[in-house]
Amino acid sequence: MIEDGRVFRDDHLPRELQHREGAVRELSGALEPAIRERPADDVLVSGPSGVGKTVLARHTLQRLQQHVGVPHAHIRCLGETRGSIFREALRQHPQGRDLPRTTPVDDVLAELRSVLDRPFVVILDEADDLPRSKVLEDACRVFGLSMIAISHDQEQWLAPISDRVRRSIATKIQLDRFGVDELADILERRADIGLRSGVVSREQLQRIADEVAGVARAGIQSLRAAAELAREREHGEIRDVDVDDSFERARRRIREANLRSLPWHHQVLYALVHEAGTIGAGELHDRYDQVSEQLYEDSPKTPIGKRSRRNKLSKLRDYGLVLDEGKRQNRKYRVVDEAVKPAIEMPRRTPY
DNA sequence: ATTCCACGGGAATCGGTGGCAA
DNA sequence: TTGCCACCGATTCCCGTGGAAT
Repeated sequence: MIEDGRVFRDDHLPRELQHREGAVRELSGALEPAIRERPADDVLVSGPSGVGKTVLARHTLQRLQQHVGVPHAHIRCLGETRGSIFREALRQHPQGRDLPRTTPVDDVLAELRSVLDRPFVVILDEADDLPRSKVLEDACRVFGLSMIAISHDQEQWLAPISDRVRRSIATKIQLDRFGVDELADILERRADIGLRSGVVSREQLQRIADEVAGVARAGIQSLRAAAELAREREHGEIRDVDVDDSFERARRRIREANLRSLPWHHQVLYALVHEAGTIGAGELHDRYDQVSEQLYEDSPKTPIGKRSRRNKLSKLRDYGLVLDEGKRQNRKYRVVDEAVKPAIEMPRRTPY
């Protein structure tokens, strides 16, 4: 059924970006100085999750690369700090190297300056909660370094940034969800390459595109899930029932990957919320205190305080794993999908 | 009206580690 | 090698805010 699984991977780069021609042109224009050894413009790419912001940046850089090599780095900023971002940029630079995390940030910037003999483009992916005013100001101090920042909300992202730095972001590109026909075109292309021919109909692709509301990542994962389900069920081709069941599997897979990427404390809190079903903040803290001693005893980590737990919980929310409803004392936490199992096992509740 | 308390921003503090001088 | 310092990043501490409970 699946002949080439690569086209369903999140990091797959299609040779041509369908229905994004305008955005590719605009971004190319902003980066174009780099092929003439001039610093490129800074760019902000915004839009909802899964509509191809990262793919746009990588694809455009790759196209530019065909003319003349433009060194670039790709950094996922979620949870990163000012220092870690510039160290990572340096690490990914062709002449760069690893610096220890105790290196003063100013030294990292100095090293970047000394290494950059030509333009260097850094994709700041998932840059929503980046310490952005600092990072951008630092970046402005490195001649030849330019940024493609990727965020969900353009206005919100720009809000805390000083006018001076804001002016350096000359290009702002807004991507929106694809139309149903547009996304169906994209899925059709993936099916042509990735699936045995004729196993999925245009109507089914439209159905997927519609169900995921034009979010390409979700559509592509659903198509893949539908193909897997068809194979498991020994259907010769994808049937409508496989499509029906594909969405849940695709969503769950994205969430499971998110959960796995988080560190230990987050796993503990997720497990607690998962165990409870729905739980108020006070009760959650009590339960944490109950289980923490046992849970952390053969871990090098120590239990964290309430304030840190709140930070972890809001990260779980950002990752689409936990919902918080209600305000203040009325707040209730619950997991988005019960079927996404926690990675760690809870000690049994102590009997009363 | 008053008290309670979770939230979340920001400052202070702590622990770990590389670099350096002795 | 050892001891100290500078620094980062993680966590805690502090506190203003505002909705809920009394």
